[in-house]
Amino acid sequence: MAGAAGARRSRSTGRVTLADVAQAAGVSPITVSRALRGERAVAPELCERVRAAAAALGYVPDPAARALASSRSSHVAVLIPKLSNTLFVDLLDAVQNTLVPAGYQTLIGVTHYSAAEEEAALRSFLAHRPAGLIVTGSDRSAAACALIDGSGVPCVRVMEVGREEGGYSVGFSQRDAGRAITQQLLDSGRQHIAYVAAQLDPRTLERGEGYAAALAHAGLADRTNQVLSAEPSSMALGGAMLERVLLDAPQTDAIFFCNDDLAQGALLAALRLGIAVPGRVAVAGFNDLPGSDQMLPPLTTVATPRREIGAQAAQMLLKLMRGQPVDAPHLDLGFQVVRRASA
Amino acid sequence: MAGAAGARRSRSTGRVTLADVAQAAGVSPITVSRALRGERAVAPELCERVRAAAAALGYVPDPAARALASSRSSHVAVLIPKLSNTLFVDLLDAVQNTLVPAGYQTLIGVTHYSAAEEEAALRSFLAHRPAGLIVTGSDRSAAACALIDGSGVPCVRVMEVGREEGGYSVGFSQRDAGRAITQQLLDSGRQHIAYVAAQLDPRTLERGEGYAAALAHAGLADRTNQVLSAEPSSMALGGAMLERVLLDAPQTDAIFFCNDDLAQGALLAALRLGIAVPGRVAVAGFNDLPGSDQMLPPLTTVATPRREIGAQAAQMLLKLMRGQPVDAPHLDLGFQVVRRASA
DNA sequence: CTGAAAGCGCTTACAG
DNA sequence: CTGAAAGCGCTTACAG
Repeated sequence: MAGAAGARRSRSTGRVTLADVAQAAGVSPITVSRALRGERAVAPELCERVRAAAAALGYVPDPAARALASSRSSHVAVLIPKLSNTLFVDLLDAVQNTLVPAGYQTLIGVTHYSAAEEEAALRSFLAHRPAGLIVTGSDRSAAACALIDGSGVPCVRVMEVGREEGGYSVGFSQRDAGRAITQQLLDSGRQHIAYVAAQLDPRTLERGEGYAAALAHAGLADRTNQVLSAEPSSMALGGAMLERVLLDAPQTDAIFFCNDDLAQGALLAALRLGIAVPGRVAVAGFNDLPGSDQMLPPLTTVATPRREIGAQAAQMLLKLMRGQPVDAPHLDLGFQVVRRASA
Repeated sequence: MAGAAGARRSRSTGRVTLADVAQAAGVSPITVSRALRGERAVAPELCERVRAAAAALGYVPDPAARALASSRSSHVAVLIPKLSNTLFVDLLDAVQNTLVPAGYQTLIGVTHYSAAEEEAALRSFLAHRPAGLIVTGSDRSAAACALIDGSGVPCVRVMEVGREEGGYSVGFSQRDAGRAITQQLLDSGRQHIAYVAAQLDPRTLERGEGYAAALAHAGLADRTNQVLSAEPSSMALGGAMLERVLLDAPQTDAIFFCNDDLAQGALLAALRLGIAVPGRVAVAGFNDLPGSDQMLPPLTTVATPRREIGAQAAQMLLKLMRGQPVDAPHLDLGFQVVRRASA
């Protein structure tokens, strides 16, 4: 006797449901579901009626209900090592730009370069039944790999090209890139080239291998000088490492830094200390980050296609999630040596 | 006759469910649900048994089922203008760091400083029934506000303190900060101070108001010189704007840039052009971004508490989502003028 | 090409 | 403090 009808036991959320659209269009809910998803053939005329009704009512499918019924959400989990590196933020941005218009939502997991954190993130994300997965690099614990494989969730690895590991990957050869920039230094007449790296992830190490290979190829294997620091990368650290290298190995006439932030810091430190670049020492970086072209002198570096990697990986994942064939499971997007005045 | 039992009509996903835990613990599913969520009183002994069973079975609650049943997901949508600004990435990182351990997932929406994009993002996110919302700034379309209010989803605004707008906010006074750094310039004896800004969002404009107020207070209202560009902020633009200002208004002896990237670019351009800083012109920035302390000379700027803003906003949202009282709905976290050698 | 039934895995709203 | 029933809003698996 409380008033209008339907006021008992109602858990209704007030939202427009599939059933509402079905009623308005004069068809069954399943038909609405199929028409709206474009799944299976629905008579064109019905299709039209359903779309019109959905639009008129302002129907928005409930992702939770859809996920529960289909046991697959509209989420794509993206695992990156850090948010403080422009590289990964650019990658993420590009991924989002192609996934969001396709109706997917991105879930970000930051792993801090830790295998344990990656595993934990994977475990938690997989519980959300993501439709897809994008992970950084090819190096991960066996447990993490098992988690991914066992889940059956399509996964694309980014930044490196991992043909050997199977699966799907989009990136470029870190080794070749390291080799190319070192070769550039050699070509400009440098003989005592050091490789300075921080935040020793596998990609950093691979660039070091490329560096060593270039020296070996030039018959300078005995002059290899890799200065590695496990500290996080920063401009301040770059400056400090420049000083250290020139102190420990004064004959050094060129330094290849594993990342532009280190190189930018080194350039600024050189300016402060009155060390001529490239006169006394040539400086090269990696990634072509914002600001590298503004340095004094402008920084010679390797431009990496992180945005395109993100876009292509997302595109590949889209195909996998839709069950469409992927013609090339491993995409090598290359890199570009950008010669500026610092080397 | 196909073999083992239970092979018909099964849509089972193989995952461990609440029912499995209930059976193992010898209680009803609702009791498990309550014990695990800590909702309502459950006998301590039962609670323990349930926890043990859940752990033994490796039970992970299904977020989709939970969202559908409770009409509230474990997602928090965060709307920021851009991913290319370190400021917002730091904010995001801090938000994630406090929300993820609390069991929430962050959904990122990038609005590109566009009211229309913000509205669209809001519409799409709200369909996901987020548990909470974090949005940047207090300026948004009436439609966007209506969307937020109408949804009933708890929302915290960040970066500015918006007591007037009601609701909840965490940030600092952009106006006061602009005023403080300008005062710093005045105190060091500068008389012809320009304010140079790009990417004219409301906060940038507020800083400009603070700048104007400081000049007015010093009796220099007639020397106000605001040079505004709607272009996106960048180091290169900062260099170009420095040149333009010194050309158009040669008497200028100090420039307050609305963001450190512009200021850093200006500093580098000054070095390139042989313009003495602070001798010929003092330079100040805003935000204290990475690299500002490495510049030549190091950049005087305003350190903004973006990480703490993110953390506190997340904390506040956590309370709102749990229905707990929030003692201070508007948190002013302040800022700090960092005096270095450029001004 | 269309539909009636059942179910996805939880929580709400009532009882006791 | 505990539970049996119903329901959240979709899609799957069968039929026709």
